[in-house]
Amino acid sequence: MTARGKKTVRDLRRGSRSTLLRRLYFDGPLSRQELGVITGLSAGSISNVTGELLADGLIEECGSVESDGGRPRILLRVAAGRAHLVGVDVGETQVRVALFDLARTELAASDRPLAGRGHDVDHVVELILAGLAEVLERTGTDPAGVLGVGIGVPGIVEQGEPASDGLGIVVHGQTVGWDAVPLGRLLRAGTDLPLFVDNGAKTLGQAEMWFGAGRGLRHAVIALFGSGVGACVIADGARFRGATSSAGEWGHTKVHVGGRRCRCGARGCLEAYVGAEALVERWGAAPPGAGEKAGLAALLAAAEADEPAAGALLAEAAEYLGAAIADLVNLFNPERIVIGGWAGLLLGPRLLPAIRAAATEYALRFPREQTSIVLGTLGPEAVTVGAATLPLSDFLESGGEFPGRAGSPARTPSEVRA
Amino acid sequence: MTARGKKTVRDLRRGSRSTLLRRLYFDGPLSRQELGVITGLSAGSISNVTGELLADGLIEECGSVESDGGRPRILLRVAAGRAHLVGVDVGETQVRVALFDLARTELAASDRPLAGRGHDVDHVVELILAGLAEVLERTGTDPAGVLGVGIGVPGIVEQGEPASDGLGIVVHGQTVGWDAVPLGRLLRAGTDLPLFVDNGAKTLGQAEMWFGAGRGLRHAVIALFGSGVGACVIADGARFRGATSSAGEWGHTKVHVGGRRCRCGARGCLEAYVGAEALVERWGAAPPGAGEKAGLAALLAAAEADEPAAGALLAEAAEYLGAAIADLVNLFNPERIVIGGWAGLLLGPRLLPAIRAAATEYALRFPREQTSIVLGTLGPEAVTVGAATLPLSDFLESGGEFPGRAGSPARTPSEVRA
DNA sequence: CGGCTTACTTCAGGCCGTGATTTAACGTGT
DNA sequence: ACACGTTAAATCACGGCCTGAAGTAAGCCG
Repeated sequence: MTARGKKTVRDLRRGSRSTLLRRLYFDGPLSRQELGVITGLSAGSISNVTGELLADGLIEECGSVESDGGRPRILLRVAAGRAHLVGVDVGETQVRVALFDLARTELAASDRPLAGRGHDVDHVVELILAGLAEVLERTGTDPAGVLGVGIGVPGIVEQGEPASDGLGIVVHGQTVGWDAVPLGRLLRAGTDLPLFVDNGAKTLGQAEMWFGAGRGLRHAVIALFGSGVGACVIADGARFRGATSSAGEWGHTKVHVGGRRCRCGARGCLEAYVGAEALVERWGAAPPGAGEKAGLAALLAAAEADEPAAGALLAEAAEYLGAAIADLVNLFNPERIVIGGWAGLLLGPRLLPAIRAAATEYALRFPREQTSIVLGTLGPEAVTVGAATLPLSDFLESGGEFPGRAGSPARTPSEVRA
Repeated sequence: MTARGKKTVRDLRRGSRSTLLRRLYFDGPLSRQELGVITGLSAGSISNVTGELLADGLIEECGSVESDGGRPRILLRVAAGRAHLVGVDVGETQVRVALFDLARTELAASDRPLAGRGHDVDHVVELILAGLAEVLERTGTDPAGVLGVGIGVPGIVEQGEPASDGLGIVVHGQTVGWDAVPLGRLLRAGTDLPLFVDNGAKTLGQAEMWFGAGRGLRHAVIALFGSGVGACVIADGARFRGATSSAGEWGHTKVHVGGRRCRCGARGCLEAYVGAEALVERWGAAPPGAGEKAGLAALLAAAEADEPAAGALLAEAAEYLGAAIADLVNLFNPERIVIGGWAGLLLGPRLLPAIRAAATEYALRFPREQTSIVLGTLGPEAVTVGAATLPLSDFLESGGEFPGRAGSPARTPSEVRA
């Protein structure tokens, strides 16, 4: 209903560049010929645009395909080293900063423990900036070639005005005591790089979509199952954000109205039944003092050893998960549900059959038939990859435009004269 | 990831036409000047495009705004009579076919009871076609000026190939015994008009979004509460369909895993607790033989008369509805939740405060604060209006192009020569 | 070495939106 | 009455874009 009218004829070129670049990025080396067939652009345009992209150094030729009688096709691919990406994972115990090239090869990484100050905001900001400086320096990377810094954080992220250069980014992280933290503004004081912030679970989902179990799909839900429970919904190839980017809070879906008290304050939330924290607590037989992960591993081991209480608890968890997944199936009608998160990957092999059965039982037949339920293929360390995906997405969308830096408008008056 | 590259420079014009047309349609009469400011298009383009639209008869001048010293602005509006729309509601007891002009004024309508044959498919198809012929004939409407026939049906609608002229439309209507009914193909045998089919609840939601309580919003959920319970999710201004158009099946969300048996076969569905059918049945004190609507009205009257059982039942229903709405808030993060459907409108005035309170209690604080919960403003008779919205949406999207008729390609070779 | 096939490049042609300029249609002040 | 200032709309040169056709490059095969 709002839909700003497309601007000018130049946007067409931007669109073409974007299409070609995305195609080459995701579908590996392709010849100009193939690009033409796939994208529907005329051979002339392909030639034009790829010429531009080659001149910009964004793509490169890489060998050719042998022919049976005609001129061989020259293969093109994205030039991996032309630009770099930074992904940051603000985790439960540490901050991890990683530098990638365009082919998402990790060139350097820096892990910094949260020390005694926990998730104190200033401390976290310091660690991010220090890690960023470290990976750039260690690899001698020119900041001008860095497309941006993607950051996965716990909590709900409000994006603010898209044009405000990240200054409007505000984080509400109940579990770490962040209340309306202006993360964008705080980081902006320490770097000029473009900033992208999203919920860590959502960035993990993004990674799973681009490079994992959701590859190539247009409609999927990544169900993330850890201490808490979350989901990342992909609709028509893009993250479903809702009005204020908080869509996908699946963990607080009700499975028993008026039931178990959840840490969010409400009763009967899914998370209160199947979150790793809740499971370990309900089992009650975990080795004391051990962390959540050790506790859950112990629970699993007990179940594998045919201990009745553990087995029953996991069976119940599978039923709840299956029922809650059925809700996702009914509401979002995805092509696939991917179960990820550390707890999901740990318990998945044992629980998956029961989860599938419960989902079939609780979901409507038609949408259930359209959906497969699978385990994720990426571990929690993929949060950084997913975070790096955020600036990458922008880059591909814009047709390979290098972002302007903070404070400098896209085009200064002097540039016009030059 | 797929994203066919934009085609040609002509698509720009199509986009401009669409923007202007949509703006004029929704925001009433506007001057060229205002259009320029709103859409960002240059005055030159506005002049050009509106000139084209005027020549096509799609818009017309309608008076002018007085000035204080300059040339007065001429107001433009969509020409209501230039094209017509047909909306069809395949209801529980009858088939209603209505003819509208572009300003959605109802020019004629035809109600035909389902008679003894119930929802027998061939019978329904006959009624639709007969009604269609009747309203066209009675008003002397030229079929060439009819943009299409939008049909709201019970059940899940699979859209099939978008380019296949509706032939791929298949309906799965469990409650009326339709199993994979090729409705598009059946209707195509009786009319050449473009066909659009969607779930009736969804078309009602569409109407509420365009002309009712959701007007102007980009993210909303229309919760429809009748014999069953459904929802129509609007994301970024468009219906959220999911992979196979069945998204939004809210009625079978679990509120008590393993709880009450639902007519869908599963246990613990929302619909089994708050659907009108379930409420009347659970109450047990409705006048026997009366319909569902009378039963629910009696239940409400009893509650208003302070009968404890009725009051408690409704209070419980409000809590369940609130909790289930909290799920919608958490998962979709909408700007507004609109409660509609005949049962929703009937009980709404009494239950709304309790529903709001329960939603606040069960939803996460942040997304809940972004959402208002209101009653719908359109009755069930708006299904036809919503259905007529389907071809209208296409029309506006295309920039006011009259759809080609079935079988005739958009442009014949002879046209090229002419 | 000439002929054939296939991939890529070049270029004229038709459109498009912008932005400056021109024309149209008003009030106002003298 | 009439010139003047003001604002809205129309016109037009310009730079750009994609298409489709014609031309060129680069391999096979006989």
